[in-house]
Formats: sequence, C-alpha cells, structure tokens
Amino acid sequence: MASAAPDKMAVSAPGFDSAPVTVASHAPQLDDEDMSDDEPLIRKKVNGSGAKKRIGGDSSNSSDDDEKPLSKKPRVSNGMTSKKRRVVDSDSDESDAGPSVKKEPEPTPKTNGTSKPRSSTAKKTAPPATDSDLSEDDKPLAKRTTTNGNGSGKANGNGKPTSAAKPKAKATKKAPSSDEDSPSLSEESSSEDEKPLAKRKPVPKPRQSAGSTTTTAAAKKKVKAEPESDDDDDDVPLAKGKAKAKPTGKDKKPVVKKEKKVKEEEDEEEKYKWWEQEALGDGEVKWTSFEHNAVLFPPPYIPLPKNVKMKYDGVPLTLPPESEEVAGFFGAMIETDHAQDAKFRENFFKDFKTMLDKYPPKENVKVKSLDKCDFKPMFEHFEREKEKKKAMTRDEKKAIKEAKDKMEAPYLFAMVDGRKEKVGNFRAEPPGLFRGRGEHPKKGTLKHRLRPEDIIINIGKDAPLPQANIPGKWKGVQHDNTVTWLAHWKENVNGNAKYVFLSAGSSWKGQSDRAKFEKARELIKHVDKIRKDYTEDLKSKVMADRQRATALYFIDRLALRAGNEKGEDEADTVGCCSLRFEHVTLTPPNTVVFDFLGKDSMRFFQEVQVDAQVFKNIKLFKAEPKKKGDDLFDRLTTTLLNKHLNSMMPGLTAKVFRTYNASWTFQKQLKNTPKNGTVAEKIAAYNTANREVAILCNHQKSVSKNYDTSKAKHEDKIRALKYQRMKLRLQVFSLDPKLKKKRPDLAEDESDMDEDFFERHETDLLEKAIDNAKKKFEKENIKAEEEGEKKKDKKELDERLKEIKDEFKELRKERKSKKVEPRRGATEEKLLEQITKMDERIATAKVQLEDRDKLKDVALGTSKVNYIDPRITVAWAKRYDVPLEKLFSKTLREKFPWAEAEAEKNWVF
DNA sequence: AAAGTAACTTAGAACAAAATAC
DNA sequence: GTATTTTGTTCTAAGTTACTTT
Repeated sequence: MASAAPDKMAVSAPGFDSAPVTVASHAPQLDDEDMSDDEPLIRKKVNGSGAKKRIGGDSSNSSDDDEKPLSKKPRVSNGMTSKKRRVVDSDSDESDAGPSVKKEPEPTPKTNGTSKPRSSTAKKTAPPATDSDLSEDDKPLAKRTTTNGNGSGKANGNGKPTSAAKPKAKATKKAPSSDEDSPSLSEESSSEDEKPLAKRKPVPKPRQSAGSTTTTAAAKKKVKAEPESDDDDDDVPLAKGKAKAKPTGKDKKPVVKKEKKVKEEEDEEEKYKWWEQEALGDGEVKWTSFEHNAVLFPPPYIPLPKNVKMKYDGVPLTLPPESEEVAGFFGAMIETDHAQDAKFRENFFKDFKTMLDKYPPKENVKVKSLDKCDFKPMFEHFEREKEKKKAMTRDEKKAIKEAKDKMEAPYLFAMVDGRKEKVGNFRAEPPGLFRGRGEHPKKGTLKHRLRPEDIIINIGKDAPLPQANIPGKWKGVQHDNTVTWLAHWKENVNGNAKYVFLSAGSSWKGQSDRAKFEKARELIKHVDKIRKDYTEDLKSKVMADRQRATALYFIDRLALRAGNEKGEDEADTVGCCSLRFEHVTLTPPNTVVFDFLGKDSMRFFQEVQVDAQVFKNIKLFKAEPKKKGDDLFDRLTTTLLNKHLNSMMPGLTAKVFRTYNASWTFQKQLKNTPKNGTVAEKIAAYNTANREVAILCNHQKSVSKNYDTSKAKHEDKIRALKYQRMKLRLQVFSLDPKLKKKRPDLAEDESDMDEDFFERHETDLLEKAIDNAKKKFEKENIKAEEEGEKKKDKKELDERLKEIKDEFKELRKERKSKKVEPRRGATEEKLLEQITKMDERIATAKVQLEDRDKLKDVALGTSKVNYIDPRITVAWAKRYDVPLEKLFSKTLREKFPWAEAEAEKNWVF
C-alpha cells in the first residue's frame, strides 16, 4: 500500500542558489538578461527579418511537395481546409510585416490543406544516421528568440482577423550571475527546507477507519460490479469486462462515517489534512467506502411556444420537440462564428436532417438546404428569454437560485471513507452541438442527450445505490476501489469516455497534484545528467537515439508536449514526437522555425537558435526521401521516449519537463521582485514571472473582440492627460517666460498629439460640459420645486451654456496661439507641482496600457493552475509579505491547501 | 508493434460575478 | 444607479500515460 514513496521528499535544488549560471542551464532558457526587458519595446522582434516566413509558403524549399502517397494513413484530405486560420496580421506591426509580406494568405502552418498523410509508414523511411554529420562541438546553447504567434486556429469565418500572427518575442536575458542578490532564498536554509518542513513526514494520522490501508491492496485490480440488487439490477454487464474481486473493508465504515459526519456538520473544520499522511500510489486502493449520487441530469426539453417557429424557405415549420430541440441548438448559435463555419454547418445539417426524417415537421415540407433554414425566430425568442431573465426582480432570481441549489445539493459532495469531499462535474453533459476546437472534422455534430442507461457508476459496495433524477436504470454499477471516478459514459460524437471526478480541491486530486510537483522536483536531481546524455546522443550513430535526443532537446528547451499520434477523426494537431516535415524549417546557420498547431489547435510559432548539432540533425531528419507529410522523427514515438525517460529516473515522462521547467522558471523569475516595492509592484513582478511561464508553455487566449477599440480608448485617455499637461505648461510659461529656457523639458510638446485629436477632444469636452450643465440645471429645478421655490428660468441655462461655449472658443484660441493665460489662482509653484502629478498619471496610464497589451493574448491561468508549484507562490507571498488572496483566488486556495500548510518562506522548488 | 482501452491532467472558451467606469 | 471591463468559475474538449488486446 501506500508506502510507496519514501523518497519523494527532500529534494534539493541543486544549484539553485548558487545558481548563477547553472541556472542557465537549467531553465529553459531565457537568454541573457533576464528580466528587464519588459520594457517598452517589448518584443524584440527578432524576426522581422523575414527569415521566418518561409514556412509553408514558398514551397520552394521542399522540392517536392506533392503529397506523399505512401503514407500510411493517408489522411484523407478534406478538401477544404484551407480556409481557416488566417492570420491576418493585424497591425502590421508585428514582425512579420517586414519583408515581404506578411503572412498573408495563411500562414497555414499546417499545410494541411491537403491531405496530411501523416504516416507512420513514413516512419522508417529514414536512413540510418550516417555519421556524416557529426560535428563535434556543440556549443552555444540555444538561445531562443522566440516569436510566437498565436494565430490560433480560431479563425472565425468572417474574415475578422482574429488574431494576428504576432510574434511575441520575448527574450529575456540573464545576466550571468546576477542572481546573487536573490533576495532571498535565504540561502542555506534552503537546503533544508527543501523539505517542507514539518509536514513532510507524515505523521501518521490515524486515518480513520484505518480500513483503507488495511484493505488489502489485493484488490488492486478492479473490483467489479455486481448487480446491485435493488432496483434494477440488470446493470448491464457491469463493467464490461473486468471482474474484480473486491476487498473492501467495509464493515467498519458505517460507524465511522456516522461519527464523522456529525462532527463535520458541526464545525466544518476539521478538514482532512491528507498531506500529513503517507501518499498513496497508483493502482492502489483508493477508498474503502464511497457514497455519492452520481450525476444530475438536465431537465427534459421544453417545447417552444407555438408561435416560435423556424422557417424553411419562408414557411414556418411546426416541429416535434425532438427535432425542434436540435433546430434550437443551431438557432441559438446563429450569431456565432460556428454557425458560419462550413464544416460545422455540414455536420449539423446532416444530423438535423436525420432528426427531421424521424421527426418531421407537420407541414410536410422536405428540408433540403441549410441555407433555406431561417432560425431567426428561434434566436430572437432565446434573446427575449434572456432579457426576461435579466429583468427579473431580485426575489424572483433568488427563488430560482434556491430551487436550483436544492436540486443540486445531493450531488455536491461524496463521502469517501467517511469524509465529505466535493464533487467536480456532477452534471451530465447536456445535449448540444459539438464544439470542437480548430479544424475538427466532427464539429457541429449533434451530441445526444444522456440517459441513465448511458452511465456507469462506480461506488462503494455498501453505499445506497443512487437513483437518477430522471427515469431509467444505470448502464452499470461497479465498485472498483482502485479508481477515483464516480461515473462515466461514452460520448457519441467521438466515442470518448467522459468521467465524473471529485473536484480539484479534493484530497484525491490534491494528492496527485502534489505528487506531480514532487516528481518535477525530483527531476532537478537528474536533469543535469539527462541533459548531458541527450546532448551526447545528439551525435549518436543510431538514428533512433539521435532522434530521441533531438526531441528531448526540444521538450526540454521549448517545453513541447510529448505529441502522441492522432486519428483521422480529430483535428490535425501535433506535439514533439508527431512533428512533421513541414512544421520545422531551417535557416542557416542555426535557426529553426517551428510553426505548427498544438493542443487545442493553438499555433506554436517560434524561431529558435539551436545547437549546431541539433540544426544538423534536423537537416538530416528532413533529408531526401522525406517530404511534406512525413514524420520528422520517424523512429520515435511517445512510448519509446517515455520508456527511455523512465530509465533515467523512475516515473519520469515527457510531461514532467513542462512542470519542472515552468516551476523552475517561475521561481527564477521571481527573483526580480523589488524587495522594497509596494505590494502592487510586487504583484506586478509576480505577474511578470507568471507571464514568462505562460509564454514558455505557449498558453494563449484569443484577443478579445473589442481589444482594438478598448485600446484606442485608453490611448485617447492618455492623450487627454497630455492635453491637460500642455495647458498647465503653457500657463507656467505665461507666468514666467524664462522658464522656457530653464526647463527645456517643459518646452517640448507632448508626443502623440495632433490637430485631429485636439479637435476631437475639445469637442468632446464641450459636449460633456454642456450635458452636465443641463443636468445640473434640471436637478436644481427639481429641488427647487420640492422646496416650493420657483423654477429657474430657462434663460439662466442658456446663459450658462453660452458661457461654456465661449470658454471652449477660448480653448481653441489658446491652442492656436500656444499661449494660455494662467487660470485664477495659479502660481508657478502650483503649476509645476501639477505638472509633476500629471507626468505621473501619464506614466502610470502608459504602463498600464503596455501591460494590457502584453497580456492581451497570453493566458496566465493555465500555468498557475497546472504548472507552477503552488508552494513557490506561498513561499514568495510570505517572504514578500503579500497577502496570498491577492495571488490565488478562492478556488485556487481551495485547491492548494497543502501548499499553504507546508511552504514556509524559505521553501524552494 | 500497433491499435485500442482506461483513467486522469491540462486547456481555452463561454459564462457569471465582481469591480470600475461613467 | 447603470454600463462596461475585469476577474473568477464552469464547462467540456483535448491532451498524456499506462495498460490491454489483437
């Protein structure tokens, strides 16, 4: 049982403190100078040079591009394809703009258009590594400049540029040792604290019912289900196959539970501190008693009011509920990009027609073309409903909420060995149209409504069998205590399994999450050797080893994912091992350009300087017989790679590198925290570090649709401040002309201002002033009336307005003459002070604008939730005295209670 | 070995709520 | 206040990995 991991504790971070350099080698690299760069210039666009682009574009390079027939699974081409992802390069600014062309048509990373033969047959074509190339030196380590664009696949049909391809290059450089200062880490302590102190040793807390452990692990492999007698029982073949024996130590449980429950109820506290216990291993027994209510099904479909009908070719159709519901799925989406997408429409329509055949409209109309379908009436109805809902009174809303909470209450928690644990996704997924990401071949397909007959539940043998909230019997009931899911089903669109698990804050999830980070820390101890080995293997005479080494190099330096093979029925995305010929381009002397779609069809686009040997290897891997569509690493699979990794360190797999590099980088970046800054400044430093990690992991988000507008608005706001500053400045000069000489800095005109803006701004101000005056006047009148006084004459208002207008005329005049009369009460001193204040405001606004820009397409959340060891954050917060709640939202704190408990301020990853 | 199964982690979009701007 | 923007949460798709079956 559990005992498993003795070692996991104490990891020391080699070289961390000392770090200087070593670091360099550890982290993925940030080139020289670290931080800093954030500055204005942000992205150093390295690539402007044009080199990059060659990607798909000029086929020239590849000589042959025709598809390669041979590949093994000739992915059928779906003709279209090309459409998508346009990367428009929004503002040209980005790099690419440069030379020739931006990526206009589509950068199409994926050559996909046509078919992509991703074949495995292709594998094997490669020649053995001839030694030819081995050079000896390896040198510089890669320095990467990255570019990266996002152009993610989201391309909405409409030509909106959703995203431009923008390289966000970041280059951080690091000064050699500089780290010294690291504030922190108190030196030494570190070593020790490595182990999070206390805790680490599991204080064997009486795990309650002991049962668990006691239960023999024997059960180990599945316990299978037996037909629960109660109600139905036919539980299908229960879990298919496996018959397991079950150990369950059940007996005692009931008792325990009861007591526990009571306690719990009283004071919520008493939270179970699982991290103080011994961790449990993989296929081991996870529970002894397990109670829950499985899933909550959505309410049945409620037909639309009779007057709401879709039209076909102008004719309203009366649809039976079954087909009406499907029509409604699409109807609700007509304003989204999905509804414009050809593939989505095609798939939807196919399923819709099938539905109509079975449940035809009363009108006896044959629906043959989606273009003739008009879902607008449905759409509008939904919109009205939304409005109605919004307009409900507070009480109505509250009543609804209460009803909902009541309905959900039984599903919120599960009892695990007597402990109350929060369930994650207990809702059965509602029917709808499948929204696959990127060019998913199945997008738009109808996802069926689930029934109990679709669901298999996993629950304690002695637990009461849950009764579904809609009629029906479970597909199966099993009692496998080696797994943690509550329920699962197979989804009809892709045939994928879906599971209901406990929430992220549960002990099961917490334990494995912590184990994940411990494993990543374990890697610290082995990474030097691993790097040395793969660097050596880059020159191996064995092709398979050479490829593996090269892949590992990318995984380590670029944080690529493993990259399993994918099927025909999925979007064509790749990871390291599945990179194909066309995803990597070489630019001598040592630059490699990556351009491919990764998980979720997010574009990975980077120019990287690599070791000479790596460059040579890629050239070799792309050599002759190989062509577009072939695997770059034809002798490598994720299985092989992971097997090798596992031999270097137990439990090591490709994904561990991402975790390790992300956390390591984060910790390192945090050293830039200003020791004496304000809390806001520290948080900014924290976010900057977070951002570096997000960029490393290529975590992107789509740029919000109103980003441009919003940005322009902010820019105007800054200009408005500058306008005020100008007025102040000119006033001082009127007071003291000599200042012009004395303060040349004040003599300069504000940047970024032009006549156009002045006009606009002044007009704006005028309008606002008029508006305010009117409002004020009205208000005063109302008040006067209330107090029985006489209303003021309209004339008064007119006069006031006139005054305002005159003032503005004055403004204009001042602007033309560049002379501003000091306003009453103005003194040189006061004005100068105001200018200083204004400068600050302007600077702040600018920084804010830049920050926003830097984050517009970067998603920080993913790395925070999944990759960065939360203990780094906790320790940092303690060290810099920043309240943790400013860094972790409520759910994150619930997810990481263990980190809060075990990381002291000197804790290091 | 390749294909398929199972279980669990990671991911961005969509939606909801809270914070700010107006 | 109300509208808008930002932040946080939910949802479920899309990965990884180990294991099993063919």
